[in-house]
Amino acid sequence: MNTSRPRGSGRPTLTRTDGALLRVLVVDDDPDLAEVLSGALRYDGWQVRTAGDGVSAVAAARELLPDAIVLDVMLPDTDGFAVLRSLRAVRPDVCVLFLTARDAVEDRIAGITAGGDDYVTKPFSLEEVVARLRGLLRRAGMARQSEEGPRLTVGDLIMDEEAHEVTRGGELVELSPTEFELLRFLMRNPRRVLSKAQILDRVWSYDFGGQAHVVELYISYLRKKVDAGRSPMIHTVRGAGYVLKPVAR
Amino acid sequence: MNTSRPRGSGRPTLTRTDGALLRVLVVDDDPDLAEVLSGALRYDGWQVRTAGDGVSAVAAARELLPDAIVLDVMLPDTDGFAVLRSLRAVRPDVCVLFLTARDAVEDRIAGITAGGDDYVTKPFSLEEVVARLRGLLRRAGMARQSEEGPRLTVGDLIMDEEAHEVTRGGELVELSPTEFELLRFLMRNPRRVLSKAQILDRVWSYDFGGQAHVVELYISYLRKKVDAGRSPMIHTVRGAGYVLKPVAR
DNA sequence: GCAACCTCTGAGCCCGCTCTCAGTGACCGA
DNA sequence: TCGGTCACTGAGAGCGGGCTCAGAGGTTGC
Repeated sequence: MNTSRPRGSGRPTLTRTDGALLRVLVVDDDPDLAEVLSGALRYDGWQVRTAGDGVSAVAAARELLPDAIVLDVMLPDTDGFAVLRSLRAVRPDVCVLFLTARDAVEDRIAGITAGGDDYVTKPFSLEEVVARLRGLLRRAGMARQSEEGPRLTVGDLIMDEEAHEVTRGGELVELSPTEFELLRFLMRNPRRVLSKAQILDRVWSYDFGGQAHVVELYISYLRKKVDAGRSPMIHTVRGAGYVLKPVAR
Repeated sequence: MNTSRPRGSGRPTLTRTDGALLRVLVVDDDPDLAEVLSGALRYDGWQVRTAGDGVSAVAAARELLPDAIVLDVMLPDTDGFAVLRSLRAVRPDVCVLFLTARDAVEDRIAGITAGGDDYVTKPFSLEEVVARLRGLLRRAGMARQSEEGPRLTVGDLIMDEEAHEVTRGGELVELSPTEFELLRFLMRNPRRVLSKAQILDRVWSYDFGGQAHVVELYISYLRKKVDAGRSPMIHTVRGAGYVLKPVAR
């Protein structure tokens, strides 16, 4: 009970329709990456388990009966597709999110995703993985979310995650991909100071070697588009980070 | 004074959901620093244990099964991340607070805050370490706090630690980082006289060489912002220190 | 193959924050 | 009443965090 409770604060709860935690199996042969991924997912409210190769993945799946799988296409023993076939035998309706190199066999991926599954290309940002996974579950009708639909709302700022559309006070705000991800992360954590390191870890790819300076830059972009000529919602907390807040009444 | 007594007067209680004391493992190869840290944490209501290197850290963790770990990234035998992997094997959901040098290779910090873990850079203030650790536990839903949420309240003075927001009588009070930390320390110890030395030890970094005079200065800043034109809550006890009290009715 | 866009780096500027110094006021014991 | 200590506050120097601009390099789409 104590340790399994996902988190205290005001995040939307992520549970199965039967009330239990959603279970995900992370399959990747890079232990560092698997660790970071599972950390992010655990923090996002999932019950996580990891496997480093195809054989142990199938074994783990039999035991865990996961609702979703994050699956690296390149595995040391078999390829991800063979693993998937075995997994589907265990649990036909499982959602799968593939991890793949940028220019790897697009055609096979395309065939797979036609079935409702999804993929992200390496290097990815954790925010992207988590969002995609949530999207999969939502579309499969497996998750019961406290707020229905793919809508994020903070004050008069509204983000439609599926349509990739953001409006403030009804007016459309056009964002670049990175700006969008950054805003999504902020909107998922309203009224909470997020450090530049946190933002960097979640919004930028895990292999990004750059400095925290980029975060300042993109915050400045966002301000121009989101706060332009309006009461600001994005606030700087000197020495700590940034907060997104609805305008005080 | 007595470091073994978890806490004195009106502090919010800090216990596990099963009612036991929260357990923390402090891992640092500097015995002085480890001692100071464990003293501060014990005083804050934790059951503390220390280790000086990676091997004994893992051994201690197996025995103690800590709820949280304060972990120096630079260890004599291995680096903190390898230790973390072993520790996670013992207890996957443990909260970790990393200690790191200011500009020591930001790259190896990459990814750690993504899982909900956090870090502070040396030199840090004890108040910061304790606050971050509490934040970690709170977010992980592990701590049962007497008052729910990240709110600190003394009279009509309210501090939202997550949003870094302070209000008095509903009015927003804007504070600099140091002012914020000082006020947090006062608010954690209401109705209790705190000496300048105590304040210096808790709120300023452990390597701060300055005089107790800064405390007076910052108390004066706080008064201007918190007590401005209102009945004072910050009182001087001549020869002893300062107290924060709700205004007497 | 070109244009438009996006992402990130580097440099420079500004301003808030921190702390030192110094001067004044408050309190206390003799 | 007086001297001494303790506390408060104003002024200002120095520093560093944060913002913005300009531009290079890469990618996408036509």
